[in-house]
Amino acid sequence: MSENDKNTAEGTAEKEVVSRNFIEQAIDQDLAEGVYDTVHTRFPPEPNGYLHIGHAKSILLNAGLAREYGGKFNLRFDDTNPTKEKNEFVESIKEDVKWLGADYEDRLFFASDYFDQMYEGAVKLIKKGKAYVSDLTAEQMREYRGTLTEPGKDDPNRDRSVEENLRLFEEMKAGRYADGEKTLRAKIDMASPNINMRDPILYRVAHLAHQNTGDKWCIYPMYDYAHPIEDAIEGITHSICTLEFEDHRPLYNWVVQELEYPHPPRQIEFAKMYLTNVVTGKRYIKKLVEDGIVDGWDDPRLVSIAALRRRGFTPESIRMFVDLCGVSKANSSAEYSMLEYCIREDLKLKCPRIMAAIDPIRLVIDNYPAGQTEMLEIVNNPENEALGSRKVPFSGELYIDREDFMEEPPKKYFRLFPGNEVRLMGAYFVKCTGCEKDADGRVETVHCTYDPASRGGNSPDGRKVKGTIHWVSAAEAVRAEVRLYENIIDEEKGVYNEDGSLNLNPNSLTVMGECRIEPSVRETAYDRFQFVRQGFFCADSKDSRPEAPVFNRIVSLKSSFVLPKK
RNA sequence: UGGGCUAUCGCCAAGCGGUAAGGCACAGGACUUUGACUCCUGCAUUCGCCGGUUCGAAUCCGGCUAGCCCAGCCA
Repeated sequence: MSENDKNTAEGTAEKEVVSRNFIEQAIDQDLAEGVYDTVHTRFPPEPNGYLHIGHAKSILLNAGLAREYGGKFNLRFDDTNPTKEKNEFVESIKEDVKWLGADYEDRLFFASDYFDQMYEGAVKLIKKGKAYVSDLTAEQMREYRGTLTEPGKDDPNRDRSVEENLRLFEEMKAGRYADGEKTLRAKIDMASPNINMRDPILYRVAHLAHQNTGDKWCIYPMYDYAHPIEDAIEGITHSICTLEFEDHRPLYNWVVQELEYPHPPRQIEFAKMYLTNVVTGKRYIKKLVEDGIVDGWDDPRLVSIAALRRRGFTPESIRMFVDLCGVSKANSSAEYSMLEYCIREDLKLKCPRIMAAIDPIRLVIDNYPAGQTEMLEIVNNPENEALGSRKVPFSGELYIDREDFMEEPPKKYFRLFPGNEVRLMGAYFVKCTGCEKDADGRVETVHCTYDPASRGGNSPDGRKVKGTIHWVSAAEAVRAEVRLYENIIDEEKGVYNEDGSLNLNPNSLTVMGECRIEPSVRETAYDRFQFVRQGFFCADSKDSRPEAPVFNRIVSLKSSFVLPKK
């Protein structure tokens, strides 16, 4: 090892001391102080909608912590409110969590499976004098609660006897009362500056069938009461949630303490992740779907997990993105370009690089032997030899992309224009001789001559060309539809219109219906490709068929090329 | 205006009293059979503001400002 190598190795080693986020620091301390001796986390979604990129952070954070500390990770549906929950969502959430690579093994749970224990806990609280049945209506409840600046007033039923509370609660469970007629409240402090502690409701009456427990229950526990119990039952050590629950932590701790769980879990809150230029609000997406602006909740322009998957994002790229964003308590919004970086980085070496003319025009090589076709061997990924090579047909009649030819080019344009020579990637040098246009003046066909000596893309005389363009042999080309996407929102132009509606980007979807792709796209084992010079693409899982392929552009390649104004 | 939380580069984010990591983005340059990739280079004399403590402060103390969250029988 040379002196230089040593320095490099040491330098690398130093850099590998990655700083830990505040949650890891808290866990380290808990472990060091013996508060816990294992780490057990969970992702607890309510099955009331589809998961999106924001949820991915929570899922991956929790699963990642469990893996990092050699602990366990649970998936638990927090289904304590039957008015909002549907079985359809538990299926989609399970699928998304698995796709992201968060492994909950056989630990799939439902909060509703603990309803009996929650009921027993409530009875225990009543017996301890820590909970009581209230007759207050929702409106009265609000009046008694006070405001942010004024303390609340005691509930008239606050001092009911234990016996009466027990009887009333039993009757609530038995279905004796109508929805809203009675509630079970915790007896804490109506004057607390923390409104969550002003005798919060523990149970409400709701005569509704539940997706899991059917009509066994007509009383359902509230989140603040149920969640700590769910965590405690499952042996969760670190209950990680988002910032808006910070104010609920004292109540969380009250519940586990009053119920005397021997190893109470610890709640830690982190800031949600937001992404620029996307729509995550359920109401807005619902409207986009209803108005037919997007093609369902998995439209590739959306950032639900299903949409990202359909667009062609990989779980690895989402994980990279979440890691890159980090974890903190500061509200923040990551730029979309960071996500783009991650998917390009992930796909760069994985995908074969093939050629496609997305907006094709004909290129005729006038001096190429008529009727001849030759097979050229082209390497699939110059940066990854393991991907091997393929044979690509070449002939005198090709397709190239419209933007690779200009009759009157501006300065610094080094693609095809009359008199200019470029390289057809992996094939030959060609020199442009002119073009033909249709009645509207649109270029239809470009003519050129080729240099037979430049086979493979280099001229033996050593002359250089500035431009290299991609091509597809016309006779063998696969016809396909290609969908190009842009962000559905451009934050620089404003997210909302004056009437509160979304200021949508009218160019978020461009459908190119007449694309020509080299035939290897059919024979390959890969499901994602780089179309050389254009970006990364994948077949659309919903609309693509073997006889009529449809490709989504996952992300474009970066480009510093801008057509100068003439 | 009660309570809780946050504030370090355009965007994320380290930093935990010893003199501002890293990534994304951006800008130059080298290389190039992708105007890509890769590789160089540049990018906070300063940490929301004002005071104080200290030999020394982004880090400690006091005051202020700004933003986010809480008054569902939602989660």
